[in-house]
Amino acid sequence: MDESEFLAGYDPRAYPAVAVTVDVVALTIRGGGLRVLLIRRAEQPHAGLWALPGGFIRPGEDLPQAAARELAEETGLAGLSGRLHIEQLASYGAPERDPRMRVVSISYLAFAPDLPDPRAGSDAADASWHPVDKLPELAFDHDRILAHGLERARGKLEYTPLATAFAGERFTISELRGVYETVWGVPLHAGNFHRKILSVPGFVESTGETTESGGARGGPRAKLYRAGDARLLHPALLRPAREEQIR
Amino acid sequence: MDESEFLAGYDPRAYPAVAVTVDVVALTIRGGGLRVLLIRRAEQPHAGLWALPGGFIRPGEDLPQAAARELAEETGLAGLSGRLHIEQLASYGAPERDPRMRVVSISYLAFAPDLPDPRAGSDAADASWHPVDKLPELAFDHDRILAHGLERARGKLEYTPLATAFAGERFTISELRGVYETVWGVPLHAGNFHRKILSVPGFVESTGETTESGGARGGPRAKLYRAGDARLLHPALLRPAREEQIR
DNA sequence: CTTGTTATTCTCATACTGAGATTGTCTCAA
DNA sequence: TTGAGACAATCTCAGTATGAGAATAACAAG
Repeated sequence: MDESEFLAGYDPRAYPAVAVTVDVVALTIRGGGLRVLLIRRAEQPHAGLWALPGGFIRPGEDLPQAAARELAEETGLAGLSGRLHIEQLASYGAPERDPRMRVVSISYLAFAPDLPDPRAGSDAADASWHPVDKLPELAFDHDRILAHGLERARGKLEYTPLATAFAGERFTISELRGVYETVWGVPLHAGNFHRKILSVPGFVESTGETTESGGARGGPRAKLYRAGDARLLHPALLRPAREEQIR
Repeated sequence: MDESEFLAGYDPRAYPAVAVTVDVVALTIRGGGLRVLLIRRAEQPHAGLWALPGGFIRPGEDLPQAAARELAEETGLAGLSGRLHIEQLASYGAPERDPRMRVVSISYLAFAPDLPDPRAGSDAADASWHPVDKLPELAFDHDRILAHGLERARGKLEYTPLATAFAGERFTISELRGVYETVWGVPLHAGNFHRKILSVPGFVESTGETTESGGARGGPRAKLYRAGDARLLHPALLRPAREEQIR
């Protein structure tokens, strides 16, 4: 039997049915804090609970494409494609994670600068940005997925220029520091941060411009930068080490 | 309609059939080089080609469990559970990656110290360890999965004590350096490496013993160490930076 | 015994980091 | 209008980490 004969007689139904979904952990910085996009489920199961935006993949659709589609569909946030960073996070397939049937979920992690309020899409009763430190109960195992996404985001700030994806087109060093402080949840030394950012090749490049005025509460005008061409930070910008993480 | 009513009337067949597989990138060090476990496919499609060990997940089986089972089944390497490190790598779901049907594959990465030769299991015509720098043509998109696994392994040596998973129960600093040199493919400065390993808290701990004799070509007896209790290396042990990776 | 190999430890120059201080510009409120 | 406080940007200094090379000593093999 060669390959074409084999395929002609192949019966996909011989294998147990498994559904595949994508779920998206979309993060942004709003109101001075890190927030995640959640939708309130309109349908069973877990109707009424908050959940990560996501849904079943469609035939002929690649996984990242499905993640981007679900994000747009369920939140009304169209045209995200421009400044949206999206990457695969992990997959979850515990047998009982969805009461309907065996569901394997591929999670994606997305970052974006401050975005407009979402509006609930087809399967959602509501959609909004929730502070990650004050979360409601989540459907399925989405609390675990979200925790994983947060840890990934915190780690990626260390060795990639990801922080610039949370900032606008042009930004000041202080704004960039604000991104780090918000995502990591720790204050950073302004002087040392400044020195570090400018010394990492390709992290930021100067625009030659400055802000129109000083800060809201005083201070001189700040120079404006844009994201540089580095894909990895070298040397990395490490979080203050926490002993308990190491062991 | 409450949740139980909903579930009673739910029809899993309403969704398009998708199959979920796990594929395992199992790495070890053998014959002075880094090797990956491959099986030769006995069945269509791609019969006769080499592929990563893997297969369909079973009902009621969690993903890591499926990965461990496939690894054991297809290679005859039982009892790996002891000193085997296994972690999720990534998922692949491009629509045409498998000619049979829509298949989403969850890949796992496994590391082990030198293991006996595998023997081919049920679905395999052959199984063996292949040097990663001299690979045959691989089935499906397994070349991409393998490349991803290698890059992950190389990166994890930097900030985790993973290298000890490639070494035996007790090992010398030089053996550990050999692991790094083999996986990274670069020579390291013996003195600096030695200093670094001993200065990272929790990486290795002394056994108080030494090797029975000196090295095969001379040199004093080396002290023996075992893996320490650190889960992260701090500070990390970075690869010599390659400029082209950064941009 | 001699030569070559290797484990282990040092030295020294350079680079990077954390903490704190300095300088000068800007906003705000008295 | 002016003084106080905020903040951008730069600098200092000590402590720590790294890369390169060298020194010392133990051991294998001829």
